[in-house]
Amino acid sequence: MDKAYNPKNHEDEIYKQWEDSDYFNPDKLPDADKREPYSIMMPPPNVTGVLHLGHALENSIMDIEVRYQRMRGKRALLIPGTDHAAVATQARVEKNLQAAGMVNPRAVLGRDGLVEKIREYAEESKSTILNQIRKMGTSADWSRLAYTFDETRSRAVNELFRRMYDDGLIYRGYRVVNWSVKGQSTCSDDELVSVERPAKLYTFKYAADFPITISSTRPETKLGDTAVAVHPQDSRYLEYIGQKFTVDVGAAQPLTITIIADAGVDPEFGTGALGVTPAHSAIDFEMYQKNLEIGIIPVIGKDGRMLETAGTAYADLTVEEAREKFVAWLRAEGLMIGEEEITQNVGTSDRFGDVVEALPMEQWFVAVNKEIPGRGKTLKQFMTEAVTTGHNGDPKQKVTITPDRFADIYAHWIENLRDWCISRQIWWGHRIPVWYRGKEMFYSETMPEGEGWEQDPDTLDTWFSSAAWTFSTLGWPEKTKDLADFHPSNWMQMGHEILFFWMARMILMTTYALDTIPFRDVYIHGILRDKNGQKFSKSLGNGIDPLDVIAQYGTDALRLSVIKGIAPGNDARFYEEKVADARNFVNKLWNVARFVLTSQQDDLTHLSGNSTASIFSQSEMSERGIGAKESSYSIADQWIQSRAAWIVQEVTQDLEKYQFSQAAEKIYAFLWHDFADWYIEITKFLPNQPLTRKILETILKLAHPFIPFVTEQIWREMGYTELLMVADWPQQQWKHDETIEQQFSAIQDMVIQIRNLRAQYNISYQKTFPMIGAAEGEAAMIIQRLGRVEIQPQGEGTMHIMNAQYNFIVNMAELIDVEKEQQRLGTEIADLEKYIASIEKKLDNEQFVANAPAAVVEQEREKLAQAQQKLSAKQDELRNIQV
RNA sequence: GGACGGUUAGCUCAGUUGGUUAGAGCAUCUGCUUUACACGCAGAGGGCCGCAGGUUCGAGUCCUGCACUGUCCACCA
Repeated sequence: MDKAYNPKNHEDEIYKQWEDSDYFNPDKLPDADKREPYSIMMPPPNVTGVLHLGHALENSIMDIEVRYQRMRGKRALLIPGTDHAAVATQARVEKNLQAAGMVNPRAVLGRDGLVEKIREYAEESKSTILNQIRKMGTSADWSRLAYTFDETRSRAVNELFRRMYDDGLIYRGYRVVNWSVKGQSTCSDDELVSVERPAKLYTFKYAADFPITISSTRPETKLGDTAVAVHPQDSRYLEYIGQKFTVDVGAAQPLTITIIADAGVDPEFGTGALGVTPAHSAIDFEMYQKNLEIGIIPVIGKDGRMLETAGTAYADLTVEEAREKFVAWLRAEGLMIGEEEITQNVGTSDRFGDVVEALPMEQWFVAVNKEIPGRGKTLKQFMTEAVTTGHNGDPKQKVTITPDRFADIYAHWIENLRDWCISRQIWWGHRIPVWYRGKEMFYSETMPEGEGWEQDPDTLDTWFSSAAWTFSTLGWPEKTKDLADFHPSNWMQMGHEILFFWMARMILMTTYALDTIPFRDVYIHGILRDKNGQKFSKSLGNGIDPLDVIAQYGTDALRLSVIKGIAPGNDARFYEEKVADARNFVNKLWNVARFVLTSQQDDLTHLSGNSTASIFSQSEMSERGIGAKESSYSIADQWIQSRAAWIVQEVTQDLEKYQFSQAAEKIYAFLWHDFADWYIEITKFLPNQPLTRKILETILKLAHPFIPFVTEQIWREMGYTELLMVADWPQQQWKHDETIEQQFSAIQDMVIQIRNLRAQYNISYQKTFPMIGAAEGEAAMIIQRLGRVEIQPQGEGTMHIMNAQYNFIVNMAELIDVEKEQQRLGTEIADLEKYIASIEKKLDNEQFVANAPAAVVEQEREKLAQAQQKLSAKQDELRNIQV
């Protein structure tokens, strides 16, 4: 074995061995039929490039869980996969093409051409990502690899669409949606990122004779107003409700403004009256739906420019130009009443970055508030039930969220959920399986019979396919064996930022299509930030490539570093020192193993034999009546057994509760501070310990899910031919014994006392234990002196130790050559006194003080103070010796 | 505006139903060529657990208020 563990020499080879063993496939595990199924579906990374540290965290957590379950004897399945990530991928590729000089890729390449380009990019990205997942040591079943856009998954998507369409849950509707001008596509509500920006709030009237004043930050949209809404109890406006006014603001047609009442209007805000623009505001559109007679006039087009309806003066202007012009007109006409600088939140497109425009258009929606035929409930109810009472009120069908506070956040979000807009005007994704011919509309995955059919040009929201992930990966809609065995899945993990995007949609889709929950437990992890607490992002340039970290520190170190020091749901920071610490731990484990494996044949008895004899004679020991009893285990053995028993229990419990960080820290402390620092050191002087190998094996098993490579390698070095990966999780073969631990703790205290004594009297190791030279030898001495004590439950053993402690320290004191020390200190003190006297004499000399430079005098004073301090320290030391 | 976090050693963070003297890693300081490991060994220093109240025999932990900070949500035109 090498002196230091070098991950590069082992990782690739070990991963290959795991893959070759086929054990990643749960069906190939030993006695697979007898095992209880356990499944995790990997959150599929987007095929938009390469993996980042967040993925490293997810992979680590996921793999810890699946490796643990596999060792627990489960038929453990981790399905790997990737996500075609519709908008994100298309946006990325278009950006790349534009950077390469293609101004408008959609126009140049056409639909098929662009889709092909994106497909090429996605395939390349996919293979990069899958390799990275392998590099992370992820024990995923590659034979079940899935992709949201592959054939099986596409079939699932189409089937879901068909069923929901037939059930009337998917409908086509004319609505105001979020439109990204830059991306030329809709965005769902939760794909918006709200950005705060300064704006001007204009207060004005449509016309001089119009009775009500309104306010807006978007005056140009007022060219499409059809109503003014006021609160139904607002006395200022009561008389106008129901009246119609005709105003000419320069639009193509004079506007007919109806005064309507709406309880949603806040009478306290602004003028208490709201200009209603049904076509360019989601709220206004809702008012319009309640008062269809007011009409709707779109004035902004998909290109972000004003339409003809806005009037000849405004048509074709950008909204900004139109606003300027309209504001100028209002001022000129004397209609402008006030202008106020405010800050407002605007929604921007997550993927394209531009401020979205509210536009009315035909889109596809999933109705969340509509009763599902034959089920008596709405999708929203299903989504709520799954995390509260359990699906259909069955507590066994309940999704448990760790940490549980996210359940409340989720429930709150569901309450405010509106119909889900699922159509996108981009080309990369599952195309909507609906065909049109004139006014005919027909559901079909392939072109229907007959002439003149055209498929809907839109594609589906990428989350539509992600929503089916837990069962599409298992072959649904076919009734596969996998589906029967592995669904609902046991566990899912995700970052809190996609709780709504993804978890909510998975619950929606699974409860609807399979009448069951998608997973039993959800573990929410925080996001990794950089050393300064900032998010990792491309624009900040603070990204860290996991592969670089692996190259430098090894995969095990990376895995350990991302999960140590984190708590479920909380963000954590990632920095190099953490990885270095983890690497050190891996190396420590390696060296402990190296010692255990190489020292077995070594005979160290001569060391302990001689040194013991020099201090304690056999007769002396029996004289004091200590250590007469024989046991096959020393107290050190009994102690390490007890510690091991405790650690097995604790780590198991922590893993059951998804306390990964705590489990890792306990293993860390046990290996390093119990096993290596004490037990191993003691065995150097009390050899023939039968336990070292067994304890090491236990540690390897406990640590394997966290640091799979180094543990597997050591396992091989130990001579095992079967893989550690499929070894049994440690059984409880020892007993946790509080009494033993207290007694051993007393020994540890004793050793520390002796160390302190030694430091105080300045005694070297050589002086105390010429044959040993290691502090832990002292502990070995004590243990040996006690003999192999039979520990009494009443604590008799403790008594022995206390006796021994007393006697031992007395013996220590006897070892000190007091006279010699006194002599040495005596001369030192005498010298110091002389030195002090000479300085004092100098300072007493008036001529010196008067004539010498001030700095020199000060220097002398300092010297004197230092010497006096030193003297008093030496005197104290001498006094202590005499005691 | 609403909701939810965070505030514990110089730094980064643990601390599971309230319970001995509040922990870890890193950093700092001291001493070690000690044949498993300097990616190491042995020690040391460093904490009004954000502030103010309350409940309790007992509070880092529970309750109330406040401050600072972060995240998410929201149709104040």
